[in-house]
Amino acid sequence: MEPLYTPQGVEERWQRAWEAEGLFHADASSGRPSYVIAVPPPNVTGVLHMGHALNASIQDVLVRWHRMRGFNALWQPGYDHAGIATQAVVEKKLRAEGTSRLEIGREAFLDQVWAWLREYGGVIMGQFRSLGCSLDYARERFTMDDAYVRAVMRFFVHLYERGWIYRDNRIINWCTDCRTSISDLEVEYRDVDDALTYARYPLADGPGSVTIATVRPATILADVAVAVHPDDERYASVIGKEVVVPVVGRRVPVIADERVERDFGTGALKITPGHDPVDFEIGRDHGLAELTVIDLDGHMIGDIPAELLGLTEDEAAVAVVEWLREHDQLEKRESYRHAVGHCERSGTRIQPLVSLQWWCAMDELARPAIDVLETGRVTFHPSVHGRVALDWLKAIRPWNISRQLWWGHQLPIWYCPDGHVTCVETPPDACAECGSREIERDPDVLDTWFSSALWPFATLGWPDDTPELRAFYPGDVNVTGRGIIFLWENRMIMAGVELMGDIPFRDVVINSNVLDPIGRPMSKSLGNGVDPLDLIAAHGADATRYGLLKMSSTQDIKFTEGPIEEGRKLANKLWNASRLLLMSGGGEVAARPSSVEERWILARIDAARAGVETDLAAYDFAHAVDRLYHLTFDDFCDWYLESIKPRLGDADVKATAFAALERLLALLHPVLPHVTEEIWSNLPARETRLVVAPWPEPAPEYADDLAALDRAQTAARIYRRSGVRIKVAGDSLRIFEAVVRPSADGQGDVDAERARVGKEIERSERMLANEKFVANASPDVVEAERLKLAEHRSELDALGE
RNA sequence: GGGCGGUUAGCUCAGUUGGGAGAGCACCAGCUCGACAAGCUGGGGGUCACUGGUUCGAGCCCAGUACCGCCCACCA
Repeated sequence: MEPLYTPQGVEERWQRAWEAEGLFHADASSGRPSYVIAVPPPNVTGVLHMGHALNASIQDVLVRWHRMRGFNALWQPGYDHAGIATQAVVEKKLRAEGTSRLEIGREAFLDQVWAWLREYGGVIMGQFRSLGCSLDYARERFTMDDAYVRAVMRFFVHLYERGWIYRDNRIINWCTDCRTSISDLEVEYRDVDDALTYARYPLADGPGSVTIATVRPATILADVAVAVHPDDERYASVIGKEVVVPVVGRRVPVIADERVERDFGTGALKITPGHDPVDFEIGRDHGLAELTVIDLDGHMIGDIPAELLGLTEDEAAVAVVEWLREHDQLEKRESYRHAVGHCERSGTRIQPLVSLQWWCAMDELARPAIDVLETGRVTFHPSVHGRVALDWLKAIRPWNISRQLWWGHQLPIWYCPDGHVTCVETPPDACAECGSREIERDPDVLDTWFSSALWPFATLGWPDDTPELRAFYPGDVNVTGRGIIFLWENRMIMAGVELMGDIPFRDVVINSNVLDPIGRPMSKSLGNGVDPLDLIAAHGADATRYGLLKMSSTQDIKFTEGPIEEGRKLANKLWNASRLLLMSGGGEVAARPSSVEERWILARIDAARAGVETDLAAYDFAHAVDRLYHLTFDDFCDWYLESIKPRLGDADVKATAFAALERLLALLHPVLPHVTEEIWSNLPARETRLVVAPWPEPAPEYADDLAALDRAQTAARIYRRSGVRIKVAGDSLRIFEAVVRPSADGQGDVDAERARVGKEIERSERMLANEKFVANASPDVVEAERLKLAEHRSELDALGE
């Protein structure tokens, strides 16, 4: 054993051994109680980033801990096909090759995607291995596996048959860059500086006009009404009359609707159901037409002046404003900053369009999920996220589930020439209604999150009744970032309760976002990302795990390398403490404490065990690892090992030391799996692996009188600070001399020490002399103060009068 | 517009029901003794964002202010 612990090599060796020996494998027929976590499936095209590393470290600690506690622990691995992201990657490659998906066609394109994935996809599982993750790698699943596709089809048909999935022309979020609709959750709002254009719409009959304000003048061409608030006296006289839409000259009604804000702009709102979500709602309620003047590419179309056809929206806006100016209908333009929806993936400004899409009504699915959260059957940690999840469920809206993409789960919907719809799991021969064989499948695919909702049970074989499903559902915990609570957590709960009749997990742990050292999100474009693989190469996987857990919090975390270096130091310290014991030869491993410091360390380890259990049960990883750090450094190394050094030749003392080390290694293993396994393998008479060794049982028998060590510690503190030796005897003296190794000479500064203790006594006396304190403070607080005073007085006594 | 979180040492952060301000890193000094390319020990360093309030006592509770951040949202 070298003095410096070098994780490189050691870690890979154990990663290979654990997996080769099948120690991560959960057997569906074991009969033991299960503990199940399904990994948030990373994008099949993705590579490990700090968020994954933190997320995985948390899950691995939980899984390893439960495995040691005797649970049949399954950490389910796998990948998500990530529809838009993956399709975009392959399309980019095609462009570079001078072709496009439209040119090569759907079938060839999908072949290309699969080929691309075979070559470049699916690298994260290897990176998880490098972090020491104990996933059951043999059970890897992919959302595009045949079996998983079958599950998705079953889910769709199930919802269709319940009448919750329907097709409708509604306003959607169209991304002109991704060329697909996206769900409301994939729209992010950004502040944009726009111009607010005030345009006069003349009354159709007689003099007068109504002025509206708009940020999108081009959509004037699709106006079908002007709306005002029913109680707005300024406009009372024009309600029911008609105005003339500029440029196109269409006569449209002035309607009254309470959704119009009197205080904004002029208080009159142009209504464009074809290109605005609010207007769409108002239009539906008033039975208005839904005109479209902007196509899927963002170009002007429809029943508009010929010179505008084919222009971009911005070009058309310029032309419309110019027309208004020429006709003296432009009242003013002013700058205006407001929030505008953008595609989360491409950053493109969302184009609201009316489009024929597939939708899923969510009310019936949400109802039981709301109950699950309200009754606490599923609990979020920290709990604030549960309240937010609940609020979202209570205000849930229909979900646009169809995407105009090729990569994904194609809808199990077939149309016949008569317009009948057939919805079945496997491709039919004929229309279910009229028997026509000229059926065509809907070209759209499903939102990626539609399949993700099934992850906790589709990975276990659902819809088949498999041994895995019976052994491992429901699962226990799900760990993820707060960004996908609505996209994923809520939908897994809804799908689990609907299809399985039970919740997919009891606890949802929301881990921090990892930011750069000055608090910005890590991103490729900023170039401020830290690569976890670099950290692993530099400090080891154990240190990286430790550091991430130490940083973890209920807040976002600003990444610093310090905690990872702390982890490296801990691994090195443990390594060297073990060297001290191992260098003096083998022997027995048996707890036979015969002295106070031996009972003390066993009691301290047991207290730490209890503390770590409490911390981990509360998903408080930072405190758990902090506790382990101080147990190792302060208690085990600085006090215990130092105190037994003079007696290391004693076989019982060493056997006890090995027993204590063994327990310490077990406690540390979930956090530092490699170094602990390595040391464990060097302990005398090893037959098993630490990864599957039992978690230490409570050891209350050692928590006896430990006062001798307390006295030795007090004596050491005083001696180290002032050079003064206070009177101690027996065990306390022996421990004091072993740990402190005082020099024989020197009397130290007794006066200074006495003055210091004197101040403490004065403070206690003053507090206890305060009648209000004694009268109002709780009795135990007063009693504690009296004890402190007594201790200080005896300390003063030990210093000699 | 609504909601949530944060502000504590030079840095990154802990501070459980109110009862002497803590850790790691960084800095300074001493030690080196049977493991520790280091380790151990000691030390300096804080107006706990600000203002009021409650209390014998407030980093913690209450009211408000400022700044930072996040989520949600149909004022065009």
